Amino acid sequence: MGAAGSMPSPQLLEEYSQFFRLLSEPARLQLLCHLKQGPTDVATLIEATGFSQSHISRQLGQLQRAGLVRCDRDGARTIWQAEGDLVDELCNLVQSRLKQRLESQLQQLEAA
Amino acid sequence: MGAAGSMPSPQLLEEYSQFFRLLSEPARLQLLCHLKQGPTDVATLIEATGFSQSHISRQLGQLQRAGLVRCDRDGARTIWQAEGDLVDELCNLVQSRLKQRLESQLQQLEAA
DNA sequence: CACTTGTATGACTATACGCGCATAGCCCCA
DNA sequence: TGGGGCTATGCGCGTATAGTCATACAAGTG
Repeated sequence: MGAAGSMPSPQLLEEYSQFFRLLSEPARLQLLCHLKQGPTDVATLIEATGFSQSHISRQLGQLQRAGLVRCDRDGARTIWQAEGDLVDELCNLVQSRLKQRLESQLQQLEAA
Repeated sequence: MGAAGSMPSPQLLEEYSQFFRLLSEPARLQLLCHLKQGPTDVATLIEATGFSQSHISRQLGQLQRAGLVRCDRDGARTIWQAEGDLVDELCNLVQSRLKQRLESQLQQLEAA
């Protein structure tokens, strides 16, 4: 998505959207945030989030296929951890945008 | 979503996810890309994308509420344009990640 | 080998949402 | 002021997917 003049191919748009779709679910973002605190086992995630075991398993599976988390087996347990900090960077960008928008809305109220 | 130790509030997670959901639809990304080329009227968007007028109207409405596009009226026509380059930055980050993953997969194939 | 614990998955429901069609609202112009 | 293009919206359909329950599977333990 260059400055101006290069339309991404439909395939690339599809890949972008699939990636963003992963982050479009609060449950997955929440899991990612927990894993960002450090490697965690599933029981802890269940307790922290209140989600069912099967739900967590599915969501982690999706995140794993996208390469956002990885898991190491500790016997029967599975220890999950976040991989890379792409999501942090994305969230930070979005956060700054949200902040910026609220500030401008605030100014508009003050000006009125 | 700081380095390690600060869990975002549920509300913030919800806002993040809502924002990412906007970008999780190829149609919306496509419209954003077109508008990045410069201000465009709806007829042009219809011709360029093949979407129905109602569909385009709805998607642009969502993008507008998020502050990603704005519109100026030219009589009865509406001229739309992208606002800010947040989406570019996000896509660039994702693209570099996708590239990186493909490269590592490639290396793994070569090593086998 | 049973038995317990921990994880992944098939079947299912409910809900959200992408789309298009038809139409109502809006704005300009003769 | 009525008529014709442009845009927004109510409605319906189909599909995708979040979330749960039950269950199969893996792995350690007596």
